[in-house]
Amino acid sequence: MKTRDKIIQASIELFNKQGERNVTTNHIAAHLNISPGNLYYHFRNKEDIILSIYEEYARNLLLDTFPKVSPEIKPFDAVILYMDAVFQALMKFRFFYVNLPVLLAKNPVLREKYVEVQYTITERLTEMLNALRDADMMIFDEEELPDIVSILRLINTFWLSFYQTQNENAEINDSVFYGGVLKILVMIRPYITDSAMDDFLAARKMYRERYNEALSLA
Amino acid sequence: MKTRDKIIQASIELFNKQGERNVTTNHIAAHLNISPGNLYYHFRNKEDIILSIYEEYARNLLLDTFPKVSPEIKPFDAVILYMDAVFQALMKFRFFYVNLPVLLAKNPVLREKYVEVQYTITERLTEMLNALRDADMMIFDEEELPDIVSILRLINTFWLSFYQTQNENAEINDSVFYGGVLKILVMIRPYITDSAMDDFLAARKMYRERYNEALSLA
DNA sequence: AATCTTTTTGAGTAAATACTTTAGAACTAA
DNA sequence: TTAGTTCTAAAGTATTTACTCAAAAAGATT
Repeated sequence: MKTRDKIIQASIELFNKQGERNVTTNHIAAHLNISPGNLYYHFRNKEDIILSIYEEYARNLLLDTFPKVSPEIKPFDAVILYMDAVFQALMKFRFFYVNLPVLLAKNPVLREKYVEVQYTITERLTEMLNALRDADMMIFDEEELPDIVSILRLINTFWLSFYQTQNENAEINDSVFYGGVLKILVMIRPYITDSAMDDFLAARKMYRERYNEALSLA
Repeated sequence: MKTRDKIIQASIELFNKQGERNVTTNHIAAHLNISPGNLYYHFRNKEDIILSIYEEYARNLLLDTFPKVSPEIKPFDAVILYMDAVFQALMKFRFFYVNLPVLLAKNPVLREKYVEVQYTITERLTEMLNALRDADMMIFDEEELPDIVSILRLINTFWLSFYQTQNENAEINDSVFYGGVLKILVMIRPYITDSAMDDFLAARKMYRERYNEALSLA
């Protein structure tokens, strides 16, 4: 692996474990047994590392794995895939989401890229819910849709932060992931039509089982 | 005003304006034209200041203004009062909520007090929703209630953070507050019974008007 | 082998930061 | 008035932190 990539991987690891604030460029270099000068040969500064992490990894994870609405994919599966993509990014780059407002305030370029991704997510999520409505699986007022999408994004974005405020040094494992998915399901349940309710309850049952399983393994 | 109080007030102001991370004890002292030594006479360190802000101000704002369920207060008004208390605290101590996971991770005593307050809020909010259900104004599965309460707290806690990630250097005014209230109303609408829907829609209408008014003033 | 380019080292620095210490001023109560 | 207590100033210091730079090592090209 190239030094540049090693720096990025080590940074993600250390940031997640110790918090971005507590990890200095010198720490990262020491962790990799390279010199600070070497690190600064590859990155202009610490912000540049964070920006690169988002730009080269998180951004792509979010956008590429996002399911497109298409005839081949059933609407409900699309939602499942969506949750997978979002929560996966959330777990892998948790240092980022746990400190989101501070990091974005400090780095306008990062904010710009973040807002751009969020805009795309909003669009795709809206398409997705509209597809579910067209398939008579969900029902909601047209005027409510933007707010529902907003709340779903809010839950996604801050689920891990919320979890961490409640649970002291709790290990981050799959149960946290499934716990987040279950919250999303609670949120959308009232909008599920009778005809789709069986499908919905089956999906919820599956995630509850996975949640309990992950809990017992931890 | 005593020096100790001046330090607390100035800290709240500077933390909110510039972010806790960017405000040092020396900055606070300089802002007040006192010496660093003076500041350290009143507080052991910066964490001690943050802890005192939460303990002496935010905590009490949250707990004291929280409406108790009582025969004199109509259930729906209780929810309105609840939202007022929570969002008011959110605005006044926004530096705290915008950086919540990091601050709590760094300071276990703070976390303990925070979790304690959250526990009380969960209890009161549960009482409140139960009262609304008993008054036939809301309907929900008993098993769903804890999750609904959780999501409401999540929206409350991170509404401002979410807002800030979306809107660059946007001024924090009343429209942000009302925007948060409206999100809460979207969240609970599906659980409102037919008999209470008129009351609910009237409340929503009022908050929408206030929201638009605050927006046009900004 | 010689030359050029890329990568890496490691010692080093300037600035920032959290915090200390000593001494004296101001207030308080007998 | 005096003795005790509380408060404040001023001048620090030890550490951390982000970042630099000259020179050497490693790699590529001809």
